[in-house]
Amino acid sequence: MFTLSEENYLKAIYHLETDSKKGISTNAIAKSLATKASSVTDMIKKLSDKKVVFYKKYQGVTLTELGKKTAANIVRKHRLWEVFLVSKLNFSWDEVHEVAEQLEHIKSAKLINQLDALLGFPTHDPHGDPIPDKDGNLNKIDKILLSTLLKNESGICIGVDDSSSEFLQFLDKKGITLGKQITVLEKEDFDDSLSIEIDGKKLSISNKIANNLYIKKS
Amino acid sequence: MFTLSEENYLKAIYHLETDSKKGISTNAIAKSLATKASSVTDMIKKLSDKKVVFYKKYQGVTLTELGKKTAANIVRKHRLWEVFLVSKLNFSWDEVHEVAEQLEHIKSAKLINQLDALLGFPTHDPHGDPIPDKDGNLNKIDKILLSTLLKNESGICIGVDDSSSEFLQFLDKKGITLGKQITVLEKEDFDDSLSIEIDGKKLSISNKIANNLYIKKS
DNA sequence: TTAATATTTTAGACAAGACTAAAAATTATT
DNA sequence: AATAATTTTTAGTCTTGTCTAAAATATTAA
Repeated sequence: MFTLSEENYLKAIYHLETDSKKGISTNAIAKSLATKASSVTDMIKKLSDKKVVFYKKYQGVTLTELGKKTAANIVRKHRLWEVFLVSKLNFSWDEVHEVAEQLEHIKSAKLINQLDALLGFPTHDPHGDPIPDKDGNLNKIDKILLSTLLKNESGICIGVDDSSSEFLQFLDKKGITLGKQITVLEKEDFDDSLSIEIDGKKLSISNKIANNLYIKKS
Repeated sequence: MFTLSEENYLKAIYHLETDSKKGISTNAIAKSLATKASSVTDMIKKLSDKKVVFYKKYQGVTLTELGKKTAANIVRKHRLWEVFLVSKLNFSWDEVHEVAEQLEHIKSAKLINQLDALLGFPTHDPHGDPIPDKDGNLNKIDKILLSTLLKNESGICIGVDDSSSEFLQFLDKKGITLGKQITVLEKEDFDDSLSIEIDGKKLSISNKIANNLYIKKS
């Protein structure tokens, strides 16, 4: 069993590992958790004792298999709760993170499995990030930007890049929400704007918008 | 803002106050939280500094209005989460407590209000306990006078209306105390007196007594 | 009204987690 | 390679919440 602090460290290291592949530096962890390098050193020792990280002085940190699984499970919980907040409790995409940061630490396997079922076993959270499965494996079906879809291709809206409330409100106004099917009717060469179909209606979308919307091909 | 520990102390005092009305002893709190009296003394000082309890050395503790509201809000969250677990996630009534103990500490007003709406604004949790409203007020409907019980109905003694010491001493002498199960065997029409069973013994009770004893139907 | 008993508070200690300042190790620069 | 700059670790301190043991206060009994 892990303390709240330990869980937050594991999650931070997990995220840092996904975009660096090398051992993670004490400083990088400190920065990502808004704490001090000395505090990180202290905690790393505890995590090492618990066999969730490999640690050698001055070398940087790597998650063990157990560590990866543990961290992925926290991320899984975080992202499932985000889906819950948006799809069941009418939270907007930019309000969910703070609350999910708390909910991710609730301990109950049954709770999470039942939540998963209630939500229809979602594969992505409202920001388009994939939800790890029970064993910590990530669904490799990558999210792509709407702007990379070709003419006549279609996909399902799974998230946003820019999650400012102006952008989200704009999407709401246009009727573009999570799970909606989008088909590209035309791509204009001169300004890279798109003509799309959503809910049977035709819409014109600027390139800026298309570069901020994540799609899962269908 | 309150720490997890502070919230648990507030909740414990809140529950103890509902069935004792007097100042709560350090020992009673320690017992209910499975901790030591000295730890309670320490925490009570902090809670007193934060204006949620009245505290005088060796006197016992009482919640302030602020303290009551804060505690009621935690209880509200606990009971709403219990309803959620049973009605949306197929938990059985005896599995919910442990998880609700964690969920009750999540901080987000919107979360709780939306959850309340999702559940259809329930008034009672799966154990039949009333859910405090947003202002911390309890629905008191389930507390009834012994005189309103019908023949062969039974309930648990939860309090008195007249709390004069003569009355309380009278009750003590008769063996009628908080928590005792009472069954109505007969109701006499001519003087509205009752024949009741308590602890396997048969007792005769005047209407005056029956009008001053609060019962929770069971 | 003392003496015995029970309760409550104080005093001192400890573990978790974090911080500052200084030392040690590594990396970069000349 | 030697020095400078950076990163990481150590050492010592602080806060929160807890504990044990002892002292202070209240309550009960003789």
